[in-house]
Amino acid sequence: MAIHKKESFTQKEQDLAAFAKALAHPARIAVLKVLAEKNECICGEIVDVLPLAQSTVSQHLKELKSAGLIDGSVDGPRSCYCINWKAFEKFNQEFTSLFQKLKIRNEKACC
Amino acid sequence: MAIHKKESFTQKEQDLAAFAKALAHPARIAVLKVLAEKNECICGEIVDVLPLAQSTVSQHLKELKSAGLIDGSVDGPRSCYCINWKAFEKFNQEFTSLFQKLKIRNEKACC
DNA sequence: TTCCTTTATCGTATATTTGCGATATAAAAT
DNA sequence: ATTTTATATCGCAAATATACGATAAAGGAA
Repeated sequence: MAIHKKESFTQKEQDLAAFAKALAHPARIAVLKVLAEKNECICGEIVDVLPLAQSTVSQHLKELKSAGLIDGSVDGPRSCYCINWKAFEKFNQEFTSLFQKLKIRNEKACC
Repeated sequence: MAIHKKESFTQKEQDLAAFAKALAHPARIAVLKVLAEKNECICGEIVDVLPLAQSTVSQHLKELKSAGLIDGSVDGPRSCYCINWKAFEKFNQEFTSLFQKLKIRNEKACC
């Protein structure tokens, strides 16, 4: 786009959008599902399950990590990943607080 | 990207990702906030509040609508929009069901 | 050390998103 | 009928995202 306009919005709006963006790809949803089921696992296990190249999975993992959705730690030549439930909780709360309470007030009418 | 891989994932994963994608921009979060506060309002009211051109806001509204997050109806020369709370509820539930219940089970350990 | 395994990063091609101005469309007002 | 108002859509330019193969890096095994 010509000029970045994202900075014009509040930090909360940007944070929420960034979180949603990390979820905005089925591959990353699938990665999170695997991590949720296995509690923790190494990159290779995820590569085995997903229909994507190793480099692509690694890239998705990187994005999830930089968004704070997952944690990762080096385990010898391997990398172990797991979901950062705290971050998830925070997102869920912010998401809910932004819309859910307004919902009750406004559920009555719609155009 | 070279080839579309999104189709390789489950419908639920794709739906959830599509929903998240609609939320994945601060401008759209801001639009939803305005709609939640005012319950319903016309395009122009949103344009007045956001730091974006009319055409850009209209495009964001279109994306939100096609994602099912908002409803819109023509009112004379105006267009009235409001949040589709039902869709929100569905997303929130799917999101929660996918991760929240696994959370309790797995909160114990992480790498 | 040399090889093997595992993962991250680079380079590249293509697709999608974002934003704006300009223009079309459509109803209301004059 | 013409003008005004409100919104949607088109066309473009630039930024991002997506995917892959190739390669680098780093630890473990031989």
